[in-house]
Amino acid sequence: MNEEKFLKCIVDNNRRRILECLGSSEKCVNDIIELTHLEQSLVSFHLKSLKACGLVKSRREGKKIMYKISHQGIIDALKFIKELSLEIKELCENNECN
Amino acid sequence: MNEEKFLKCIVDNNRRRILECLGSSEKCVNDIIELTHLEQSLVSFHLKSLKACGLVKSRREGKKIMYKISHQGIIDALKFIKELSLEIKELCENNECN
DNA sequence: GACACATATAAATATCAATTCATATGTGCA
DNA sequence: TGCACATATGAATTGATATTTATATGTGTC
Repeated sequence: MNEEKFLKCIVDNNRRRILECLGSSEKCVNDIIELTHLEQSLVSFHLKSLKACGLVKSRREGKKIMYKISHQGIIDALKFIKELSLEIKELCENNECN
Repeated sequence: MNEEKFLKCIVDNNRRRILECLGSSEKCVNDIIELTHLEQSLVSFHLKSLKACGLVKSRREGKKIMYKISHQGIIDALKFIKELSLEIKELCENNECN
């Protein structure tokens, strides 16, 4: 049940926001907090679970801890899913989903 | 928040199993019950949510109701995700996820 | 119309995960 | 060593969703 772990990780809205933040470049926790406007402890919590699933990597740099995406495929997957769900939405709007 | 609806739908193990059943061909509820060994009411419940998200279509055929995937992309997405999570797993096993 | 089959729905319960709030840990610097 | 900054952790609460059990609805056939 590997995909399940992955899906459980990306199903959360805030975790996807964090991944998208990290999509462009490596960032420290504080950067993510400012970009997302989420509670510090909540960001930490989600980063921990993203890391446990292998979706992000981290390294210390002085006082800060830097996070980045572990695999470009993750960003691709999010894009794929975004496009697909748009297509499905259109299907439904044209009543082709009955 | 469209992708969220989609992801919430496919994050569930049993719903993914149902989608995979339907991947090869259209099936009636009873077929799905037999293939998945899930409770009848549970299958109905999940089919309803899959349909609400536009992931499956249905039509009546006599006493039976036939279900099928609404969009080939759904199967592709599941495949994509399966492969990606394998790759990520390997990353972690090689300790490239720190 | 009564019955059997196929599926859906509703209510109750169980399970699980996100959020909040308070506190702890680790690091660099005066 | 003591302080400030950066991040992590733990406990409590809340909220959402899956599952079970029982019952209802719809359809064809005799």
